[in-house]
Amino acid sequence: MADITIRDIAKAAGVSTATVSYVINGTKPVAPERQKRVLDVITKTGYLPNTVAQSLRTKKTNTIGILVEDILSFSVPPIINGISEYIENTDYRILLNDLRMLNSLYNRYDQIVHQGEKINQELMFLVYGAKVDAVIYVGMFDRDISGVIPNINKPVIIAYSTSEDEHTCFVTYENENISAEMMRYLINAGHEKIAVISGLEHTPPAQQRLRGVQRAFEEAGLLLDNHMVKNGDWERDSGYHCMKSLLGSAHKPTAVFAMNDLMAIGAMDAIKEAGLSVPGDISVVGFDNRDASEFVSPKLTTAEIDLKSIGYNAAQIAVEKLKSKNNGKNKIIIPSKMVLRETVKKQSCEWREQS
Amino acid sequence: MADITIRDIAKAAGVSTATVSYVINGTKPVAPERQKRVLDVITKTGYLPNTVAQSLRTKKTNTIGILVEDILSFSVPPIINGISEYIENTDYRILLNDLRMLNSLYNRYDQIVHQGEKINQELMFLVYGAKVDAVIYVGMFDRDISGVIPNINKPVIIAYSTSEDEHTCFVTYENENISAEMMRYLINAGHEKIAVISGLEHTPPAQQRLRGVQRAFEEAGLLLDNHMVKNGDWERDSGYHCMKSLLGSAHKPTAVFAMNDLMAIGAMDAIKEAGLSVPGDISVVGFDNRDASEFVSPKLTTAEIDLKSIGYNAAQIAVEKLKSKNNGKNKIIIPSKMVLRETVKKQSCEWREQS
DNA sequence: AAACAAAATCTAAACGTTTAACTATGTAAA
DNA sequence: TTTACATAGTTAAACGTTTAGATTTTGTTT
Repeated sequence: MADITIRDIAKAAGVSTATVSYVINGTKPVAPERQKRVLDVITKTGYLPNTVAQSLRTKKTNTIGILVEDILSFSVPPIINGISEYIENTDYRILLNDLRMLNSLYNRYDQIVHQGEKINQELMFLVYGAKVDAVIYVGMFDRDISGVIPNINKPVIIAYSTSEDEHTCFVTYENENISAEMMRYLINAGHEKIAVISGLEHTPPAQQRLRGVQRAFEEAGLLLDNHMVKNGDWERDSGYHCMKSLLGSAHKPTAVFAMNDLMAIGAMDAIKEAGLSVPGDISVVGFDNRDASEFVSPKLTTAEIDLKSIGYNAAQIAVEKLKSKNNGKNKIIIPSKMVLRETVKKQSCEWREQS
Repeated sequence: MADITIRDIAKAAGVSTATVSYVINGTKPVAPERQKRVLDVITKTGYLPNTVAQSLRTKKTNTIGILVEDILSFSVPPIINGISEYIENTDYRILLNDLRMLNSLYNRYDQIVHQGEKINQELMFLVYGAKVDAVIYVGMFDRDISGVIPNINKPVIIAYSTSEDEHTCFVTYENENISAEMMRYLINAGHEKIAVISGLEHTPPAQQRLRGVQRAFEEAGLLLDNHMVKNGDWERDSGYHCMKSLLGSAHKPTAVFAMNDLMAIGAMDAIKEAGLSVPGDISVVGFDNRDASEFVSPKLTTAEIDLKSIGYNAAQIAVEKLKSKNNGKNKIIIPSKMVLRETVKKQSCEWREQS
């Protein structure tokens, strides 16, 4: 079953190898009886064309390289899942290359930005060494990685991260609108003293999310007091400390928007530690909808990034580009959505509204 | 950079293609000056050998296929991470194929056992279609999948799952000893009325873990009362219901061993709902050390499977087999270890021991 | 200097496909 | 009847390597 070649099939069917090839690929018409004869031999012998030889001849590997920064990052497996789902119905395969960056990082976000050399090198390897037709680069943070992608003559799609380079394609997710939406949700629930626990403030998602917050505040005619914005570093601990400092300040918030679930959970730790209740005394919302948000108690209200769609779309663009059905500059931003759970309470101030 | 061939290098260096090949692969001695000349041209031009052509000629793809049941399963990414880590220092690549089984399953464990046909088909595709040199099959449950792996003439290593077929290699993890160890830990903490919330009782891990529990009980001269063993189905809900039924029974346990973290967390839900405290009134231990166990409150004491090692070892075996440095039947069982957190309390019965 | 052996290098076939260019066959138009 | 022209099929060259086996070069021994 393994070592049958097209010549064996041709001989057994009494035709030339070209005819067999035409039958297999449907590239040229073949008389029905001969077609059947060839097909019969193929099924009888279980022949499968040698893809390596095909690739050599056609200069196409039918393989898409996926370069992931770290498969252990929570956002990466769902993205790969989305890619797989799209790819499954094509004749492409996936070559996976894991940079395993988490292993080599202390402060995860800040250092990762400077890993350009390694990324560049692995990408060149994928394209010119492993001979993939296209590359999907799966970042682990939402950030601009334009400086890091080498200029190659094959499609490169960035997933999750973004690129400010005009010609680079990416598929990322929405931050600003969803943040505004969450704020509106808190405001509509009667909250006015809302605090924000930000991620590292110089990072794109932190900036975009803050912009969303500000927009919602403006729309509601509220003012976002600077004392109500604390800067964390995306980790649980920082959420805890930011919240502690908020609790110790002059005007305590009645609601907190932490820019990711980890910090939100840290904030909940601090609130509980202070003997207060979530959401009884303070409402909390996070961002990411990580598994943890369902296991923490009470369950965390948060925002969900449609990671699977990011992967699916990236794969689709890659394949379309390979089939020349798409030569635009694709810059896709997948909408995020709220997932309502148990950490937000309606602020009981109806008497005010009725007055 | 992309389309330079070995012939171009040969011409530029004034040697034959054979000599260039010998220099690149070190397969035959080449005079130092010529060697340098060739190397210079290669670095100057950035030439990279065409791996497709190499594969066609040598009949080796230097690619290991990974067939995963579902990349979304919590155990899979760390296994891939381990595989990557080993592979990184070899000249092999990874072709990933995700069966995405979770998507198509209602009751996850029971149905997955019957997915044999799809597995078989994808494996054949990987080996004979995609032309990989070896396959690592990454299961999502610890179970015997021997019936499902077709007989092919290339190395197949099973990771996480196992095989009862004598000739199949696998790398899995330890259940029985670690379960006994956890029991001993509870017993040493003074617990005697210990309940067990089992996973689906006909599954290998449930059976092995129960055996460990029984062993520890016997060693301690205790008897495991049948009423103290409840059968769950690995999901959170079932842990909750099992615990409720335990709490409503005649002799309430002072400690519970849930056979995975999800059920342990469900049990904690029930305990808290009953107005009791963990671990104040009832101690709880889980299994898997999933992320959730750090986010639940109090943090869950549990057992950790060394998933990364499973992947690492599987990759190592695969590569060794490809280099003919290993032709044994590898059946590796990676030890698991306890991770102590906050859900177990020493039972205050010192007065009894002192009496 | 000749004869031989060893080492270095080269030539060309092979790996298994695809496909351009050619040939053979049948059909319609002149 | 010839000519033109689709249509179906074949031949053989490529794709870019590796590697036997042939050949040349170098070194050693007489």
